[in-house]
Amino acid sequence: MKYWLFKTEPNTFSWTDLLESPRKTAEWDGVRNYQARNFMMEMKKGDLGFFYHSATKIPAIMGIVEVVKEAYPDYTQFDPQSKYFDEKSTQEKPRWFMVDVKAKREFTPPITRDELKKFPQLEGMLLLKKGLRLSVLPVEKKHWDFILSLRK
DNA sequence: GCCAACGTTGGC
DNA sequence: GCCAACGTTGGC
Repeated sequence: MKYWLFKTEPNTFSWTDLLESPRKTAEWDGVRNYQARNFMMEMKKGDLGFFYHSATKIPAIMGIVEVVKEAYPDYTQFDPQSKYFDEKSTQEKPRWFMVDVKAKREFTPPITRDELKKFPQLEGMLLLKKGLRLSVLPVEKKHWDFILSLRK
């Protein structure tokens, strides 16, 4: 089992939006970066991930999600009306994939980026690296466990 | 709102 | 296949 981090701008899709979705489950559509896509293709049902708010006043990990459906073609790439439309992608050879995630647990309060930065245990964590723009990231088990220990 | 860091594009 | 130019991300 692996651990991940799903990054989203709350303006676009927030933790609350996820909780209000049917069965607290959402399609992680719109990823248009090859590295992030490849990570999603590695995901297995039952893998867990942090749900992270970026590009907002208080960037923070809001909670934990579970991968409930493994990678399948992101249909927004075929929809000319969608802003995620990709004219170079075909049904036969889809270029972009997505997974489904379900809310499992909420952190109260959320674990802010400022809080995370205080801990030497989290040095080297991808999320905290400057300039890292991937919307889907792997999280090392040691970092995962440490962060969980912050909210028993 | 600024700007550093990064991925992508396209000319050659 | 290199790399400059460009657009975007995202912390601050």
